[in-house]
Amino acid sequence: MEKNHPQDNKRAEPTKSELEILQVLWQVGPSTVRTVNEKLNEQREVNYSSTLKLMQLMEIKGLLQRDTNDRSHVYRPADHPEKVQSQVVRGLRDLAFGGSTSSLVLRALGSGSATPEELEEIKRLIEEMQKKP
Amino acid sequence: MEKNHPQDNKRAEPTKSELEILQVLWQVGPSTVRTVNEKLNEQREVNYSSTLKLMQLMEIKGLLQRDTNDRSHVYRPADHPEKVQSQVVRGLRDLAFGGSTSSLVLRALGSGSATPEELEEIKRLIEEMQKKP
DNA sequence: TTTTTCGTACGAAATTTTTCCTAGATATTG
DNA sequence: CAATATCTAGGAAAAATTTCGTACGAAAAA
Repeated sequence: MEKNHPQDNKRAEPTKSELEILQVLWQVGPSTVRTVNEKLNEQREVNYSSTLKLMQLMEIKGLLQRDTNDRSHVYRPADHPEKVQSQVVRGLRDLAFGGSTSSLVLRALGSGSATPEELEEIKRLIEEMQKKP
Repeated sequence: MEKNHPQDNKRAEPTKSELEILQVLWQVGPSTVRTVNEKLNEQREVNYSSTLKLMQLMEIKGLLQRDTNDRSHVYRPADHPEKVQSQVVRGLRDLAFGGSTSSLVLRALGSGSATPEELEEIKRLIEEMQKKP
């Protein structure tokens, strides 16, 4: 009888709200609901209760894990940003760019305010990839 | 008394289903609901009625325009792919990459199956951007 | 100790997005 | 002409996502 709790490598992509929360946790590290909610409220008004509920659901889905030792539970992302970001970027690529990585990248660079440093960094990576394929 | 019909440069991003439809129209050009629906059904099962409704809503939102001269209306995207794609890519950048274009691009390239030709193309664009900023 | 604060749990409402059923008009086929 | 197929329109249900109210226990402050 599978309980389908943590560590379930599900296919389902995180929703927008879930990505917001993941991003906070990636940035500030493992945190309580309160901390996350405060971060979110720097951007837009969110009720504490809403954030709590969302994070609880995310834990059930396996997107987050939590430490329940203390009274206020400490949540952390179940997966590294690389993994989730790759997933969502592939999703957008297929959904809006006909599966073409390059047109996505070109659009990102064109539309985006990429700094000179960032451009250099990307160029370096490309040359890296070109060297050893 | 604003009627809020076509050509309304709305902020709202297209939903997933809406992007699916836009992509079909970008690829095959202006089409009837039937054509679009058939394309969609190559991927997954969708009822004709559902596609019709969605496209009607998109017209009202200003995402599509239509020619009602013939009995079966011919729909076309209101905006070029560049515009919409830029919009959604910015959305994802802010939502999942902390606003960083480069980390989005790095992730796309890393995770993606970019061909050598694509890599070259991207590199060329970057050098282009570096020349005249 | 009493009161107030802070936390989780749970249920459900509100909102958004997606799907589909049915009616009615018009065209197409036999 | 009669039967059948196609199309739009509209309403509404269904599903997915997001938001919030409330209960209740534990901790902290008065």
